[in-house]
Amino acid sequence: MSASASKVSSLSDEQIINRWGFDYYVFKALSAFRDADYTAFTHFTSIIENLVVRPVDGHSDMIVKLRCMQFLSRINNGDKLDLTFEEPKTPLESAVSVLESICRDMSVPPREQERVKQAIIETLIMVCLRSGEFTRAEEVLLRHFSDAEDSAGKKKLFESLIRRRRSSHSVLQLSSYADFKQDMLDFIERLYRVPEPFLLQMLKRSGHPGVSSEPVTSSSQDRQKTSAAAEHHGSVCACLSLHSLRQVYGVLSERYGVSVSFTQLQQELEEEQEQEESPELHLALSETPREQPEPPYAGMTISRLVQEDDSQLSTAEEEETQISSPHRIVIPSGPDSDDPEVRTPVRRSDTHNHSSECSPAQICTPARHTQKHNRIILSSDVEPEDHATSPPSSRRSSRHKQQQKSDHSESKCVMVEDDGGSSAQVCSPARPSSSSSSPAVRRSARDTQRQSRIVLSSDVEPEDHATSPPSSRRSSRHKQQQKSVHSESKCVMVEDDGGSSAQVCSPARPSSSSSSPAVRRSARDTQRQSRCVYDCTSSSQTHTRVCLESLSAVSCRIVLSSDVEPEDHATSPPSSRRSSRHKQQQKSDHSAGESALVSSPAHPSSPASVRRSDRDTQNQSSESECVMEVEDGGSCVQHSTPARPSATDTQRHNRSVTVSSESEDHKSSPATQTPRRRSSPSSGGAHKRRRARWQDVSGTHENWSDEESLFSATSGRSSKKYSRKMWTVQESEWLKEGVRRFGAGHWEKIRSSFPFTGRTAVNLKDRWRTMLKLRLV
DNA sequence: TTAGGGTTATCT
DNA sequence: AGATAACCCTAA
Repeated sequence: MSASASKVSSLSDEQIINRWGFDYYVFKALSAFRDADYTAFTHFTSIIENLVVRPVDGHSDMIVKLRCMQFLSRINNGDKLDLTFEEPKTPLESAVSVLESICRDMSVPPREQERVKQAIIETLIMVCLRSGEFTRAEEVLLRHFSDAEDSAGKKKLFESLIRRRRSSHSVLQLSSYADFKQDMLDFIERLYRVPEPFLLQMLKRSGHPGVSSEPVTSSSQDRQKTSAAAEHHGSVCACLSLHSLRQVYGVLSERYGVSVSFTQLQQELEEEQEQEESPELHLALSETPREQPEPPYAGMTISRLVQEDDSQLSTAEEEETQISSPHRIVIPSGPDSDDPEVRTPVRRSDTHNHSSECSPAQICTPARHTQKHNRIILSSDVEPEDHATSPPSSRRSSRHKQQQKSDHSESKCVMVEDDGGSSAQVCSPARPSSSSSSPAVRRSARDTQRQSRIVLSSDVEPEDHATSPPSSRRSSRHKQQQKSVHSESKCVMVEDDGGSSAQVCSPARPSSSSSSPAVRRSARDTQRQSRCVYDCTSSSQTHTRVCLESLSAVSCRIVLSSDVEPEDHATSPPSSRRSSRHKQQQKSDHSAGESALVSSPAHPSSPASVRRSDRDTQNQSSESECVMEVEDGGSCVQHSTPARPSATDTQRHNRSVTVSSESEDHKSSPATQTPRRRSSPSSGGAHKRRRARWQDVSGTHENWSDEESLFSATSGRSSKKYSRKMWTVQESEWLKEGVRRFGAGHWEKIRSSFPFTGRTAVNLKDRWRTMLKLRLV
């Protein structure tokens, strides 16, 4: 327990809250997908992508969720052959890879696995046929198509279509890509039912109107009760062991100036209980800190306190804890609850045997930290009446679930659950270290992430795209790019092929004035590092059902960022870096444009274009600091671009950006982070990957490289001997986290503990070696 | 599986 | 051409 406790204690507020956010957005992403609102889905996955770069309290089910998101993102973009999530693969082939990972992790029945895989392959073949990619269709057919008898007929049909170069056939028309998507979603949902996120529960509890989520665990009546009590603050319950509670009490009492000892309080409570049934006891009885200004820490902080307390338990206490049944502490802080109340538990019944290892504590924490009074309720497993807005049964079941979870997960911890029964777990990830992303990293992230970010998203779904040949699309994009290159305007114009366009004035600008060194350095933009992600979307298009042909929805995202360069940076590195920077500066000096005009074609469906043709990207990239991503229907990846304009912009390509045509270029500004970011080049084929990655050399901060983003597709494929797949910031973060948890050398273990795709243990080892070399760790 | 040296692909 | 991140090969 102590181990777990310490893990828990090491969680930062950011990790916990990010976890809540993560759960929430995963939930929302799935809902959006279910509603066929793929634009929203990509937005959510984009948020998730960004979120996981930050320190997050991760535990086992986080990986499952990430896998699901990866899978669905690939499915969502599966009809865009030019997109790639993993180098040589089409999105659907990547989906198969992810499917395999999912099946490994979750023990999916072989039949189901086979069925899903077959569905994906068939769809892929149909997508290839529809777009006239017969060679690729044949390739897929030969390589992946099931030899099972029942699919023999289809195989023949496909072979025939390929042979005859037929891209239209009743079979192809009958199958709808949208249906396929929903089928895949069904598969995911059958496999893993995402529980109602903690944040949503909190909101529900707070009585917020209009909140309804599927898994409604509590009755409306209950909810009303709850809301009345919580008054918009919501409350969370978590399992706490008695000793933990004691510790929390100690902290709180100290803070509030309560002189009554815990033991004393307990006695009072017991007496009180004897006298009346109501298990609630007001701390006020003993002494209440009513008027004391409340520290801004309610909910989360409290939970953290608990965690910390846990961590501090002595062995004896731990034993005690184990023996004693868990108690529940409810700290709803509602305005109404002026005084902290403590309820003594009625003896806890069984609660959890499971929990023995974790000695779970239930804490109800107020949603808001600003609340003034906290009420502490100690209860046995039996839930106190008030608490409970939710019927006992439901609660129990939820708890049960939690227990199950805890059993499965490695978390040792503190569980937070709301009355409604759904629960959020705040656990220290099994992995001890998960919690702590390396300080350095965090720090760096922080530094680098000061940038403000604005996201506008618009999705335009041009119908023609699908039909129009890639080449044409490409050319149009090309033109646009050229435009952008030439224009020095400060606005970024995003336009989709369909003609709709959005202009973005570089926002950043607030900081433009600020003279961060980086900024200064940055080439064209002297502006500072604010980072804006701009998405132009045709607003009206939410909830659009995307059909195969209309999948072309595009979301353009422009990221304007100015990089603040960490100082270490400057100091640190390698001369080479310095020199490169120097060059960049020079370039920047030369560059006149503060902004770039980028027109990105929405071109959704045309993948090829997406792949950023080298030239396009090159030109553009050089121009602005802004990164614009255009994604088809898809997932958006965000790239933070360092302010610095890319030095050699032309040469740099963001591979990841694949999706975004011109925008990518922008991103290219690499820079500072990795000492030299190179994207791969272009030289040869348009398809080579390019990527711009910015990593802080000093290790201070890293940004995502687009291509590797979890959910977004990236660049085109390179046909070379091996494609050089640059490491994304996220992957590097996982690696760091893995090393923290398991230690260097346990590459295979680390690899299997994070959703790496296309990385071998050796790759991890090599990357670690590189990171060490670069002092990124 | 991992460690470590060699090779390749890119970028400057 | 030099530098270097990513990748490959192989011994242990």
